[in-house]
Amino acid sequence: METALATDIEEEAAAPRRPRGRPRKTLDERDDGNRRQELLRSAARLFRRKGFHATSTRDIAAAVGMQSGSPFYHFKSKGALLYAVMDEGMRSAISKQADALQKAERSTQSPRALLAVLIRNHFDILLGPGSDFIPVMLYEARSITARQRTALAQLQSEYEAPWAPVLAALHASGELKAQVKLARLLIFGALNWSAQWFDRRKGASLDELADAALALFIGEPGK
Amino acid sequence: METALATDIEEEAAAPRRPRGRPRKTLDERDDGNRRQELLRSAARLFRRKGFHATSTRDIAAAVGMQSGSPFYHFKSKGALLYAVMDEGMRSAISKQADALQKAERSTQSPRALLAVLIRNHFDILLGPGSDFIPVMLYEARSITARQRTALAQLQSEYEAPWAPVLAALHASGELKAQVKLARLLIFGALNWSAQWFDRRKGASLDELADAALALFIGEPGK
DNA sequence: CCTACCGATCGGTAGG
DNA sequence: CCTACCGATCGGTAGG
Repeated sequence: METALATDIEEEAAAPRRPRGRPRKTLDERDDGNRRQELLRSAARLFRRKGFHATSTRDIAAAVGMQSGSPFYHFKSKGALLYAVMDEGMRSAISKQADALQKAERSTQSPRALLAVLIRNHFDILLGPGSDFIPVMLYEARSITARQRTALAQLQSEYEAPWAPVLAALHASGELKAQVKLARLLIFGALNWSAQWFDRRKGASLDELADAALALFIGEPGK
Repeated sequence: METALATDIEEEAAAPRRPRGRPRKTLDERDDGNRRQELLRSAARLFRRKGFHATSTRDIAAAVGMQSGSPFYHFKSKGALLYAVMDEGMRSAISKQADALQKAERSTQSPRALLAVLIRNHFDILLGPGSDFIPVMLYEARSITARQRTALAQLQSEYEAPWAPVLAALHASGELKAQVKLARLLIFGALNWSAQWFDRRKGASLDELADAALALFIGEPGK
């Protein structure tokens, strides 16, 4: 056993091992947070593009310039990394949706206008720049454990909560023809599926998409 | 080019090796067709449940009572098996849709009624008994080659073709409010997503689902 | 976080 | 189709 490797470089005993390039600030919770975020982002991108099982932890490590074993310093398993992507995606989505709603509610209470905001925001979360987290959550559900799925379902309920009263109001007013429960499922399907075909570089914009969806579900404003 | 392959049937020199349990009828194209179909069905089921990469060829072999190497007697690779599932799924879907349309068109030409038929049939293909092929095609697109994707896109166009005139007519009559192109994408999304949440054993029936979808997209009949 | 690893699994094949 | 395989890859870990 060769221990010690010569207290290298800068001072003292319990110094951080190998401070190679990046500085280490405060280690909240147990790790940097910087590198961890990079891993999350790269993992989300790769999981989305190639799928969870088709992505190796080596791929992810390479994407952030680490060695093959290093991701396991930040996450105890590949599955934990996947779950972290989904969890962060949902929390971010919930937060963004709350912001959008709060802002909108200052100027209107119209269910139609609120649905427009919810839909537009949903497309943004799903298709906007840097948004791989939610698609991964949507399309890799098979790859997490039942326990994790249950935990995520909680967050999903939280995300969907604001939709219910809006859809109920639109149904009551006759603008939404289908029954609320199935309408919600079908609407989310229409929106979520866009992650499969939408291309940011061509075709419709997110605004146009949101307009089309609104028109499809509840027709024209004046009507 | 080896044509002919030994006038088949049982008897003679080039007799089938090891006729263990099942009889071998005529070998059209190069193999049994019986066992091949079983492999396809089991593969579809497993690919759908666990995903392509999470399913091993050993899993598939075991599901039909074969040894681990035997699937490769019927398919030259795991990828070829996946593609065969998708291809068969699409051809079957196209055929079923044509039947449904032909039957419906004998009694009506109403775009609304035709859309109802298309939607109802789509749910059947997607969620009906024994329908794992189309979900696999929808959710494993990342796992096939670009060339295969192109070939499948051809079949998908063929499947979608009958929808276009129906949606165009509904748009012209004002029943469908969104522009046709985006409406088609959003509608397929709403339908296809149901493969993620629909449970044959509880909740709505396929008929109720189809009714709800129709109501969502183009409102009530009388309207 | 890097350096070496290891055990397990997997797709695929030769040869009958 | 079965029997034996093989090479490659992969998730993960010890130890510093």
